[in-house]
Amino acid sequence: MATTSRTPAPPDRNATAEAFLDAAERLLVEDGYAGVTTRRLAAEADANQGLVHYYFGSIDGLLAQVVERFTDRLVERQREMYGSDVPFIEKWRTAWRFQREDLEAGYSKVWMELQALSWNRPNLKPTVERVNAEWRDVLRQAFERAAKEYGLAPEQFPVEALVALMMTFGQGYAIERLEGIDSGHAALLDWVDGWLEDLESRRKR
Amino acid sequence: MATTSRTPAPPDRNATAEAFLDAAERLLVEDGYAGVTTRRLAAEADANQGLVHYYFGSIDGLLAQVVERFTDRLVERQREMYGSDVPFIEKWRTAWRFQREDLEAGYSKVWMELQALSWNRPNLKPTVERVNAEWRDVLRQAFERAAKEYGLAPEQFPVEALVALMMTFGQGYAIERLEGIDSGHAALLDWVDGWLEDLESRRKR
DNA sequence: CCTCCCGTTAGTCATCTGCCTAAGGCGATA
DNA sequence: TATCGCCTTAGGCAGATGACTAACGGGAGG
Repeated sequence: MATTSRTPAPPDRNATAEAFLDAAERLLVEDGYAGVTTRRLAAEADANQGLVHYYFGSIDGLLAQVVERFTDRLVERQREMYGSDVPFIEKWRTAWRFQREDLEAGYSKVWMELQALSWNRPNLKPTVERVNAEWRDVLRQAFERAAKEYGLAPEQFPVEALVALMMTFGQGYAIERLEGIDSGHAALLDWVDGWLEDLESRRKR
Repeated sequence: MATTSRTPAPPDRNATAEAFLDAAERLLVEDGYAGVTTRRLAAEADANQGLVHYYFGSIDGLLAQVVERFTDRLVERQREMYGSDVPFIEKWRTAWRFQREDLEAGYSKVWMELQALSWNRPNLKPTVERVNAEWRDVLRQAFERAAKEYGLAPEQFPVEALVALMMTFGQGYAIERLEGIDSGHAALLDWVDGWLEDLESRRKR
């Protein structure tokens, strides 16, 4: 009972606890959330399985912290990138460089697994919703700034709709790539890039 | 329930096997793929758990058949709908009616769970890829037809890119809705609908 | 009528699962 | 040196899981 009261704050800089969270991410990449068990976690983190209970109370508690840590990092990077003071086209390209890097590094897999997990764990849903809202907000601000930058009227550039399009497209893109599918992706991104380039050159004139 | 087919028809050797596949889909909706176990399947199908081995060899074998049956139905409906001889705008609206119905009926959940499963089951990947390719093909044909219908040049209507956009957007939309998110969806769909309506009225003139 | 055989049943098996705990160690402090 | 409290360990528990099988029953065909 007393040993389980570890839930609130993240164990400050505890190397072992961090090792468990890292191990969980690795297992998510390699085997999906169904492969995250106490014993496999312990093996992967090179620690004792009893520590899952000691640090996180339960597997679910551990996964909840994985979600928190992962999404915090994700949103922070996103916010910093889109908030920077460079032309929109540059942000756009950086965003897609991130996407590709994340796919290669397995981060996209982690994030998709965590989302899939949240479909069946109501306690994780609020965090996923929060991340979506924050991400959307960052995007909305960037798009509004871009609209000004390029002098686009709301009619030809309905920000709310385009943010929704961008959000859903990003998710769908990650899924398809995870499934080994990339048909048309290059064509689509090139098309958008050309469109942005056009706007950018017009802006400079 | 044990006395299922009271009909004078033959025992229909598939009835029990079908019941297992149905049960699996229900479990996917309610608890995700991690909740599909032999015992829960048996309870849900009101049958004996030994039959999983008898009919499908293993849980994986059963899930593989769930994927096959489900995707066959999905693609068949999609093909029929987009192949019909009505204005594109009507197909578009029907497609989104399907989306909403599927979300409500849980079919979207089933499909997303099966995809999430495929991320970690290499044997299921080919089927998912095949479905994606077939779906994309249906869409491509419909879009090409729409381009002719509305007299759009390839430059302002790059089919390959738009098919990719449509595919990924569809996936992302389903995910967000599954996670209880729908910000901007209506605005986006209304925007597209207005655009199509414009094209449609111009076509009639 | 009898026989055969498919579908079904109950039950077993080894293994794995999450959760929990008593006991030990180890470093910092007094 | 002795004490204290945080980490860590090995181990155990009850329950669940996937795979499998011997045995049965009832309908179809002889």
